[in-house]
Formats: sequence, structure tokens, C-alpha cells
Amino acid sequence: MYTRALKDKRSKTVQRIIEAATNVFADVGYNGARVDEIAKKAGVNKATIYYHIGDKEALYAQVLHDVTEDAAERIETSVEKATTPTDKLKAYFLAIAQTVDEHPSLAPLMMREVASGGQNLPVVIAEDLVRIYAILTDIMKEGAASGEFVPAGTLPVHLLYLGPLIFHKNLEACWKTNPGVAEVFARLDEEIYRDFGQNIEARAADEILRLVLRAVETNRK
Amino acid sequence: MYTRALKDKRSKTVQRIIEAATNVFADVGYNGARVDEIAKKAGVNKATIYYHIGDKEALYAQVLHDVTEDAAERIETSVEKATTPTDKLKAYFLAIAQTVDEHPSLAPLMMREVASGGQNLPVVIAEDLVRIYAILTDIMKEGAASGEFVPAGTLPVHLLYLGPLIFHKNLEACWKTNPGVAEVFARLDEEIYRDFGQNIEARAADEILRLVLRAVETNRK
Amino acid sequence: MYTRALKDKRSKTVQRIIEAATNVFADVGYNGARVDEIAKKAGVNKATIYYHIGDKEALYAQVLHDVTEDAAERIETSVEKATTPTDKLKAYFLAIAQTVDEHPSLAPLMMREVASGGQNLPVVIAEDLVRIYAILTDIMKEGAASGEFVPAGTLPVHLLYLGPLIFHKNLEACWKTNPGVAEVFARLDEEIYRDFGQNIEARAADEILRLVLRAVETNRK
Amino acid sequence: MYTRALKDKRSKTVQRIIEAATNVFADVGYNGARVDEIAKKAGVNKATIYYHIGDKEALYAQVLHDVTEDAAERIETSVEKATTPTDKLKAYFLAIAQTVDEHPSLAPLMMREVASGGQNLPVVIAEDLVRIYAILTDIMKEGAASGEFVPAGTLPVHLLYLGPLIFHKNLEACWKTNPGVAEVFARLDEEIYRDFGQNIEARAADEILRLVLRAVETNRK
DNA sequence: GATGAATGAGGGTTCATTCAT
DNA sequence: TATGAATGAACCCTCATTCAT
Repeated sequence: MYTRALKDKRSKTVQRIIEAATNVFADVGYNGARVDEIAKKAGVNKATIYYHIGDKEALYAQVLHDVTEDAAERIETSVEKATTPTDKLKAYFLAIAQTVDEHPSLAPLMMREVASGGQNLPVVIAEDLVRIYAILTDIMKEGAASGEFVPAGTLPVHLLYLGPLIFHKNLEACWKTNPGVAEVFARLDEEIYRDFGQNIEARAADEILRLVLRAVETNRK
Repeated sequence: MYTRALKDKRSKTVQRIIEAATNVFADVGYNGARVDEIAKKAGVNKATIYYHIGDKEALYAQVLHDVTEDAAERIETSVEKATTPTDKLKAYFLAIAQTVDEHPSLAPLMMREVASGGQNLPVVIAEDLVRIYAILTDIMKEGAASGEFVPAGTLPVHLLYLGPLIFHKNLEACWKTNPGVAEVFARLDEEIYRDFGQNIEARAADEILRLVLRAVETNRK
Repeated sequence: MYTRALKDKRSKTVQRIIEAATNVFADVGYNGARVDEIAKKAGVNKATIYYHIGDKEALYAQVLHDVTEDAAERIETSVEKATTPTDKLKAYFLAIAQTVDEHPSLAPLMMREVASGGQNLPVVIAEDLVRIYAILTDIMKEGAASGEFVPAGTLPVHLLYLGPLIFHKNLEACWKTNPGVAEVFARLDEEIYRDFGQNIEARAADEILRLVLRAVETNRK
Repeated sequence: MYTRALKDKRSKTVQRIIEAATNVFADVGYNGARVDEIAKKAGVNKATIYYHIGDKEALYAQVLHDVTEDAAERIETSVEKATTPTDKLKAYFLAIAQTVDEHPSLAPLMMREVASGGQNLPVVIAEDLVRIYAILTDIMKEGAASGEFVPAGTLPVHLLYLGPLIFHKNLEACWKTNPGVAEVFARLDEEIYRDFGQNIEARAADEILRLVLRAVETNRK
């Protein structure tokens, strides 16, 4: 909406910087990221980043805000369209999954941020997260009131879906990146595939969603 | 057992180094950690670390291995004592929770490692993880065979518990560390406490366990 | 020629770095050289060296290349002007002597490089040396064919002049530098001076040239 | 003689240290040598070296002295057996060649020492060298007096043989060590071998000797 | 608006040397 | 006599940041 407009008004240079920074931060985290590399990937001089955006921390904040804001908007829109608590909950989770899918940088970014105790987390981002969190709080209250859901805290439920999802996303990267580890996990993959009788990567999000709904809903399938 | 004996045989110096390194890595991750600081916290010269253990990477491996090996042993022992699949699953999860509780560094360490795609993950650690993973595979197969569990992949179930647990552990740190973020989340906390009518921190692990069991068991309470 | 032009286009900073590096490498060799000292002597920050040139090895390569390239060009030009094999041979040797004279760093640099088995010798330099070597090969063939020279391998003849020349150049430095050694050699110097009836330093190159020509030429004087 | 006796009296430990040090210094020079590596190759603890011999510099002096002393003795013995100046000169050169052959470390050691202006050269060594040098001075005087030799300075003649010899010895190492350089020089080797019609390595010392004698003798073959 | 050049402040690692045992 | 442990002092290199142009 208005934030979108703001983003579109950004100059080509700034856009390229943000994009490059997003990728680099996602790949190697805040501490691992090099301003040099971001500048190179953006095709601009290092000093240009300082001119347009500011220091490394400001750049990081910008990158995080871009994606959390997007997530908040998408979730709000999705949930509004649903009617029953169950449908709203599904919409909430699916919107999260979609965001994570479309922003491959989000998963590692979040994990790292959480892992570091939010040291580099700007307040703007926290507000985005609160906005998202509030939506689920409403859904859970409504579901518990109607008897559709087991009474459960917002945070546990949120994490029950987000935790496995993010972990799984990052594990895929682990398997692809680290040859030594990949080799060791190879045996497991076979078993996993056999368990599901199909490709685990494609099914993982669905499977997690199924389990979380079983945990929350009173009505068993 | 024998690994414990090995650990106990370590010299005072090595013990102090490992301990300091564990804390520093947990606090700021691999990239953020400074060998200088680890040495200082251990009360030894920087070169002493290189003499006894090796470079930064070797030190990291040692730290990770110490805790994953411990976890693997604890889980194996716990699960062996249980009989039914449900009890075994509970034992499995509780042993994980205990390990995470006793090693406050484990949660951030794991998140960061996963977030970075296992870039710094030594193969020794991967083997520990495989060992753990194999235990759950057996439990899930047994439970599905006896009809006690819904058929479910090992990985989703593992992550369904570990994901929320680790996330929650780290979030506690976030709340305590970051003043800006803490303030924003303050409102949420109130609601959460009201939902449960008690201290969330104490209940979180239990609540997650309850939900995961609901997700997996056919006979839900 | 064109390489000269290239060198002249170098910025003041780069020129100062190369110059300082040349001196330091010549004084203490590759292993003994300290990047810090080179930076200090060049009057630039250490990082500036890395910005403009690269790591220590690249700097060394640049320094060596500068002088070997110069030598190759000078020798080629000199030899082209001569006609008979004997004159060409003299021109070849004199050009070498001139280069060694004008680049006081060359002698120690070469000895050290040869002494270390060419461990730090970049391929670019090797190519310069081959270029030089090829010239002598032609001269020797021509001289042997015309009957002016004894048949002799290129390498022995090259070394027959270069070896004593370089050794002598470095020995001068020994005498000047090391007080203990100088004292011991003092007696010898007296005898040497008496043998020649004049200053050895001034005559050394000439004397070596005379002997080498006697060794190679069929026609005795 | 008496020095030999001294050497034989050295304990096994000291012998092993000296031997290891000789090899290491020859391979990588004084600056490149690591006390750690010498200790390892000698199979003793690093501190043992300090206990028995002293610091790195003392160790270096010991190593150099061992070999120069040996050379001086060998040359004296050889030359004493010869009668004519020509035979004495040959004996002198051959004894040098033998020493260099039997102590593969000597060539690089000398080059490096000379290259560094004798910075690390202990006075004991200088005395050995003077002793050697004095022998040649006598031979040259006798030969010039008898008319067998062209009048020539001791130093030029000494270097005329030693220079090419040492250079050639080290170049062999260059060719074997550095793959990049070896490749470039490959073409030359072919030509050299063709020139001689046989293996250059085996003939090099002979060829150099032949040329030096041609340079010095009045009666050239 | 954009950049090439330059740098201060470390970062990880190495190494000759010492010392208690 | 011999050693494992420990260290201070560097060493090479990197990187976020600034500034003149």
C-alpha cells in the first residue's frame, strides 16, 4: 500500500543495494556479511551505500523491515478473507509459508536474529512482528471461544508452526551446502522419503501444517 | 560414560578454554566470536588455545561436540528405560528439553548453525545428530505399527518439538536482552500470562510437549 | 617501451610502495620482509598496499618483475646492436652487469630466490628469464658455428659470468655490513689489492668478463 | 681430526638436532626455518634444543660451522697430495665440488648467507672460509710464478668456479620444486641436453671445471 | 549522485623463547 | 637430561568507514 509506493519510489541504485544486501545477509548473517561484497553484488561503489543508506546496521534494518512489513501485510490480507477460526488459522499459516517461500532470505535472517537475542533487531521490525502476532492472538481467542480449538497460548501455537517451518527451510540449505554433513544425512533422507512415499521437500510444509492443526483442533480427523 | 571419563581427564586449562568458548560462541556466534575474548575469559594466553586445541574452527567443533555428544547419550539412556512408544516419545522429548536446559548455549548455537546452512558444522557433530535422529525414527515406526501414533515422518515430528522449544528458549533471551524490543513485546506477555493464568516461561516446554503429543497420538486427550 | 609507459602511468602511491618493497625485499628477503616496514618506508598505511597491489606474494612478484623485465629489454636492445658473436657475447654480459649495477636489489633478490629453490618465484618472472636465456642460446650457437667459440652449453656459460658477478656483488655487501667478518677478511683484501695493484671493486666485473671470454673464445690473447 | 673427535663425542640427541637443523636450514633458510619443525624432525622436544645448544642463532652457527670446517679439512688434505699448480687447482675445485655434493644443504645455505650480507654469519665460519681462501691464494701465486696460469686475483678465480657451481646446484632444486617454472624451463632443458648430447646434470660440474681451467691456464686445450 | 583512494582498528595465527617439573 | 605447557610479540591480512573529487 503506502509502504509499497515508498519502495517503488526508491532509485534504481537503492533498490539494487537493498536487494544485494538482502541476499548477502541471508547467506552469511550480519557478522559474516561484508559491505564490500554487498557493494560488488549491487554493482555500486562501497561509498555509495554509505551515501544513500548509512552504515552496516542501518542497511540491515532496512533489509529486515522490507520483508517483515511485507509479511505483515500479506498475512493481514489473507486472514481477512477467511471466516471460521480454522480457516483463519490455515490462512495465517499459509501466508507465513508463502512469505518464507518468496523471501528465501527470511528464514536464516530470523533464525540468526532470534539466536543472537535480537541484538541487531531494530524497533521498526519488532513492531511488524507484534502486528503479526496480534492477528494470531485474535484467531486463537475466537477458536477457543467457539470450541473449535483447544485453549492454547498464542506463542506456543505460533512457534509450533513457525519453528518447524523455519528449521526445515534452513536444513534444506544445510543439506545442499555442506558436503560432509550431506553425506552423513544421506541415509536418513532415504528413510524419510520411504516414510512419506514421496519427495520430502515438497511435502514438508503440508505435513507440518497437518500436524499443527491436529494439535490445535478439538475435532479429530 | 567413556566420553565422560575423557572429558574429566581434560586439564584445568583445557576445561577453562572450552567453557569460555562455549559461552562466547553461544553469545555471539561463530563469526562474532573473538579468539581474544575467549582467551581472556578463560584466563589464558591466546596462543595457549592454539597449543591445546587448534584454530577457531577446531575450537568451535570441540564446543559443539561436547554438548551434542552429551545430548545423544542422555537421550539414548532415557529412551531405553521407557517401554511403550508414547512413553519413549515423551522420554525422547524430555531428554532434549533437559539438555537444552542444562546447556544454555545449545539453543543459540544450534539456531545459528542451522541458519548458516551448517557452514561451520564439523562432521563429528553431524554424526552425533544422526545418532539422535535414529532413535526417533525407531520410536515413530514402532508407534505407527502399534496404532498409537499417526503415521508421520521422523523429521517433521522432531522439528515439531525442537523448533518451538529452541525458538522459545532464544526468545526468552531476546526479551531479556533487547530493551527496545522487550518494551514492544511487553503487551503480548501480559496477554500470554493471562491465557495461561501463570508464568509462561515455566510452562512453555510443557505446553509445547502437550501440543506435539496431541498432534502425533491417535488417542487424543 | 610499452612496459616503461605502463610503469610511468603508476600512481605516486604505487610507485612509492614498489620502491620501498624493492629495498626491503633486497635487504632481508621474502621471508624476512615485513609488510609493516614496507608500508612505513613507503609512507602509506599497510592496508593501502593490499588495496593497490595485493598480498605479500603479489607485491614480491611485482618487484621482481619490474627488474627482470627491465633486464630483458636492456639485453635485447644491446645485443641487437652488435654484429660478431664475440661482440654480442660482450654486449650480453655488459647489459647484465649494467642491470645489476643499476638495481642493487637484483643481486640479493636473485640469490635468495635461487637459494630457496624458486619457491616464491612467480611464473611471470620465469618468463622474463627464459626470454633472456634464449638470447644467449642464439649467441653461443652462432659462435660455435663460426668457430669463434668453444662448443659450450648455454647454461654453464651464462652461470660462468652471472655466478661470479652476483656472488661478488653480494660479498661487497657482506664486507660492508658484518663487522666481525669484515675484520677477518681484511687480511685477504690487502692481498687482493696487491694482486691487482688497484681497487678490486672497480675491476671485479672487468676481471670476471676477461676470464669468461678466455674460457669461451678459441682465439687466445 | 680433533674437530672430528669433538663431533663424535656429541650425544645422540645433539647429533640428531644438528642433523635435523642442517636439513631444515638448507630447505628454507634461516628466516624460513621453524624451531618447532627442527625439533620434530630431530624427534626431541623443542626445549631440548635450547637446553643443549641455545637459541636459533646458535643452532644456525653450529650447523654452518660443521660443514665449513669439514670443507676446509677436505680441501687442505686434497691439495696437499697434488704437486703441480694445475693439479692443485683441480684438486681444490674437486674438493669443493665433493663437499657441495655431500652436503646438499651447503649450496643454498651459502647463497642465502651471502645474499643477506652475512648477517647471520658467525665469526667461526668466517675463519673457516678464510682458511679455504688462503689455500687458493697460494696456488694462484705459484701458478702465476711458474707461468702455468694467467695472473688473476684469488677472489675472481674462486668465484669463477664456486659461483656457477652453487648456482647450478640450486637451479636443479628450482626445476624440481617449482612446477610452474619447471614447465617454462622445459623447452630450454631440451636444448641444453641436445647441446651436450647427454644428461646435463651429470656433466654440469665437469663442464664448469673445463671452462674455468681454460680461463686460467695459459696453455689452453 | 557517485567513486577511487586511503586508513585505523582489530582479527586469526605463528613462533622463538622460557619455566616448572 | 628432557619435556609439556604457556606466553608475548609480531605478522599477514581484513573491513567498516571516511573523504576529496
